[in-house]
Amino acid sequence: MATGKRAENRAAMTARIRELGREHLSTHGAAGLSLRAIARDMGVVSSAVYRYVPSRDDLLTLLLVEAYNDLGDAVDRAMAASTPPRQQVHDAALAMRQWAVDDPARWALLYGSPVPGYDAPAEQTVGPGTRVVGALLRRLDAAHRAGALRELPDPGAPLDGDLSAVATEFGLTLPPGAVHGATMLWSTIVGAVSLEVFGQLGPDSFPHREEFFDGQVELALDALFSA
Amino acid sequence: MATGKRAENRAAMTARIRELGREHLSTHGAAGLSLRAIARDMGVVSSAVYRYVPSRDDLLTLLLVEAYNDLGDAVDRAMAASTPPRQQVHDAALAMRQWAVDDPARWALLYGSPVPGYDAPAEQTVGPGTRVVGALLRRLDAAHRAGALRELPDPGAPLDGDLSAVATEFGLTLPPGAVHGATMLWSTIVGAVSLEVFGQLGPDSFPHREEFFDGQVELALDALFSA
DNA sequence: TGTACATCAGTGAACGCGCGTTCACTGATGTAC
DNA sequence: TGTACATCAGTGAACGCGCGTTCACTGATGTAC
Repeated sequence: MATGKRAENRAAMTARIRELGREHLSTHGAAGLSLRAIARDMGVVSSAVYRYVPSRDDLLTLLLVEAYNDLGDAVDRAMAASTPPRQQVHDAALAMRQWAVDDPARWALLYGSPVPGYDAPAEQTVGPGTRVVGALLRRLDAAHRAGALRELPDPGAPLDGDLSAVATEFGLTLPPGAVHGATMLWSTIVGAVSLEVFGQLGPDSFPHREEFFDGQVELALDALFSA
Repeated sequence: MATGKRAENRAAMTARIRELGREHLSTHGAAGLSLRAIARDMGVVSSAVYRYVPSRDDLLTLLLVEAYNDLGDAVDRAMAASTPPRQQVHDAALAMRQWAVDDPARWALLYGSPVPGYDAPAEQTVGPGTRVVGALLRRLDAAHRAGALRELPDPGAPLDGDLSAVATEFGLTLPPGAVHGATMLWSTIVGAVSLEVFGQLGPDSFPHREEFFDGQVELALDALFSA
């Protein structure tokens, strides 16, 4: 690990590029992320940033992974702060919403429309991208082992196989019916957050947005938990 | 209503612009919608399209309204073809998914990330934009009057007021608890569709996607309907 | 039916802006002896 | 401690492309008398 002036400078420049990248993402969206604009903001000529970042798409990938991990960290913190699984899942959902409300453009990057012309490289993206859903599934698995979940019927072929495969992939003992319920909860959370932060609620309806979101999550949780 | 060669030509050109606009939307996304590209495809010089469309953003608004109405028509058709309210809502959800799968970019335009730098004009947009959610709410209202809905508890202040206001806005007799449930269903549908068409399911999980979606909708409906 | 004038469609050039990326170069920082 | 060489950061110019929008103009279509 070098520590000369060059190494120091390099670390600072790289950090600054990420920081400005995050800002531009929030302001102009993923399609508007531009290396030239970042260079301009750094007071440096446009070609200079190529010393630190191989291309625009690589920077986007970097920021995508960073965003997934930020959200994952927020959810982990929320879960660590409460105890019964149902409460943990609930708090995780609220943490997701808060994270999205604080930075709608980054939420859009993760769960909104795909960026045209950009393919996220699976190797770097899948791991961080499944952190949150994995954390939720593991809490539901704990609840199931504790007997706190309703006995949702397995939906039958051909879906049972797909649902079991997901359980296996995440190392869970949840039966297909419970995985099924978990995906419904996941859709509800993502849908409710997206409807809010993408502006579908309009400016006037539902002034009490956190309570509104909370209520929807509770209804979905009621469908899954018996206790 | 003029019917000379000019009027004919004008109608044909306008239609072609909308058609190419729809195509470009599907191919390059809303941010990539470009009057120059459309002119190129029409074999006409770029300034010529300004005879038919005042600006790029106006065309986008046109296409946005058209998309809302297309989706609304698809949902209406689905509902007209079946009878009990629960079945109608179910079929409406499947029709939404099918419409989105057939044209992900237009779904993205309606329910995905907002287009940076573009503000949809409320006067033209709100009406068509609430058609689908309105149709769903009216079916649930019918189910409620027929006694087919569970008695979901009203969530209490301050949410009851917000929920009643929505019921009033759409001319419904649904109590707050039922509107609450309806919004949860709406979030589930929009979330499940978006997760699928925005690629969050990955290329391999859940090969039986229609059944997967159907199952989630059924679970949400089970939470609302008693019969 | 024919002529004079008004309307409209499409042209081509231009303005002013944006972008990603490459490349030869200067000058500073670091390293090996 | 000093010198010779290698590495790296940032420059400035360039290539080739995209975009929205305006404007003066030509030539065709339509209308009023």
